[in-house]
Amino acid sequence: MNTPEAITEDEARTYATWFRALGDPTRVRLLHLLAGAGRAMTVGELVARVDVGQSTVSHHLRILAEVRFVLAERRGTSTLYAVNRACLSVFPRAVRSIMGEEVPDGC
Amino acid sequence: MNTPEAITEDEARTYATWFRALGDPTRVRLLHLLAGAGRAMTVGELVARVDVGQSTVSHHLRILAEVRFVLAERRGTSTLYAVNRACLSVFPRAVRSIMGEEVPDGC
DNA sequence: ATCGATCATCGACGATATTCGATGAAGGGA
DNA sequence: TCCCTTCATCGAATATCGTCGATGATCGAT
Repeated sequence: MNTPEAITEDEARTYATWFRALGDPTRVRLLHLLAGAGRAMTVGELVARVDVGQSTVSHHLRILAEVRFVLAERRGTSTLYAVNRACLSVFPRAVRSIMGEEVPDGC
Repeated sequence: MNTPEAITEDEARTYATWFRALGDPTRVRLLHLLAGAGRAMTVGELVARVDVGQSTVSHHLRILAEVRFVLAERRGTSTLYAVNRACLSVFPRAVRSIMGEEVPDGC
């Protein structure tokens, strides 16, 4: 046999969606800011640290929330966003599933 | 201090490029096919296992090769593509760099 | 030298993504 | 109640992406 643990089309689509969620520099930076802060942050705080407008930040946060990389909670008139560390483990797992075995280090 | 190990704009762009390279279902599938085969494959073999045309496969392979996820070698009239397992470790490393610490399991 | 096979590249098209400004919805304070 | 702050959503403009068919380049075989 050649592909004992083959992935389905649906799995390929799901994995691609996860990877694409971090396929934008602004989203990478937003996630990094949330992780570095170690606490939930409001949209306004994030807007102040990124070089795009408020509506754009909202848009990117929505994409990150759709794949559960961040969690949102409305608190009064503002919204708190926090990184969902558990969900970030999808990347090592997805790579393992795609590659079949463990991935060595270096490059 | 708030962000001890901050990432630069360039790093954010680089990480985003890596993630985007796997942000398409066809590319995920191509990488999976190469990894499952355990050997180099020609473009024709890959075209036969994917539901897109030959030029599209060539296009995706080029994107995967640009980030060094696969390696290309011309052999006579055909081109052999092989997965570069070492380079796939960029994902765990990129996630660690973005998140700062290790990422727990589950989600 | 000619032909066929294999793959890369080109040009084009539709679809999707990114960004902005403006507007809308909802809550808190005076 | 009225206004201000905060954020999400809308509409539009621009850019990028994915796909195809056709063409071009390269190599091997006849």
